[in-house]
Amino acid sequence: MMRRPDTANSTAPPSKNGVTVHNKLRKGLWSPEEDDKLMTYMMTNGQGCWTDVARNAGLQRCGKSCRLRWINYLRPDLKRGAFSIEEEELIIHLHSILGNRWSQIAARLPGRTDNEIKNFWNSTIKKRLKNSSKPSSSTHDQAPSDANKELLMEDIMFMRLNSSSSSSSSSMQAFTMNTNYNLVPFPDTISNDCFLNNISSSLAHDHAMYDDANAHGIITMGEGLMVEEGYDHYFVPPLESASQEENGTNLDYAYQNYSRNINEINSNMINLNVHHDTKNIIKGSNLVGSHEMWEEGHEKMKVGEWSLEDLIEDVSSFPLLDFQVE
DNA sequence: AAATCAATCAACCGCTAAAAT
DNA sequence: AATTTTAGCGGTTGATTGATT
Repeated sequence: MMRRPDTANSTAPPSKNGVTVHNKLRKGLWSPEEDDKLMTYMMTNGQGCWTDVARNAGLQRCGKSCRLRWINYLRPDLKRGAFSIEEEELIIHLHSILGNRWSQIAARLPGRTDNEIKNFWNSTIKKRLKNSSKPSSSTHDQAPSDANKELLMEDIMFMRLNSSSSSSSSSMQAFTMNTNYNLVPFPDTISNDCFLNNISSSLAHDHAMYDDANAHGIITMGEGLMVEEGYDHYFVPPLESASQEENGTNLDYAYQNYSRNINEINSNMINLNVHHDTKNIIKGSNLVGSHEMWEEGHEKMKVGEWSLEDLIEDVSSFPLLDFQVE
């Protein structure tokens, strides 16, 4: 399914339909070399002006293209692989309320991009909902029911509490699980130099450590990849499978591993009892802390009183939704 | 075996809003 | 205050690939 990048190397002039274009910027699929350049640049310099990134990273790309590539593919906190059932349900719920506001929906699905959610919707969900004789939740110009809003809230909380690519705020830590695994809080912004440098320096050890850990079958908090300094500790558990298809540079490989590990934490979280415990906490309306903090600035509205506008406006202020890149 | 169709999804485009100059 | 630049969004395209004829 992967399209092959332009066969020309990264310094060659761009072409479309075999016709050379007369500006010097490349378009189309990204080559592994270009990915390397962008990744390396982002890891060492962090996020800045995208036209500067394009220029300084030695890429014959416009800033817009670099931004897109980073956001949708290279970002280390991205989930990969198919959407889970939970995610799918949440997408449907959110779409019933938010409509085609893909970025708003993505903001509530940690590690997922607006683009992939949009693609997923257009290629899969839309069709499925169409076939099922219940178009109710698929039309966005319809007012959501109170029940839907309740479900939405519940799902949002659930997803957040089970998310690893989340905030480093202490409110999340309160829900850390009592297992060998710990949450891996991401810093508030991935542009943070410290964080990127830490990751960078750790990547070299990444591969070997996981192979070793997998060989032993078990890993505890004392093993695996630890990233510290400046933030809490970030623990990256072992890969569940060492099946690494395709080649790629070491950088690619390490980063893929990193992303995959993040995903594994997510699935680990779900595999534990967290799922039900968390839901019970929420259902018992005993959820304090973040939720109430959030309500403070919002005149303590009841769920049934939420409006679409509230939902949209509050994305950035919702305390459990702060994983978004600033 | 070849041609056609359909699905997927990475990347583009045009636009708007926000930020910078 | 006006203009330019940048970031971000959603719609759309089209290359690739797998399924079907």
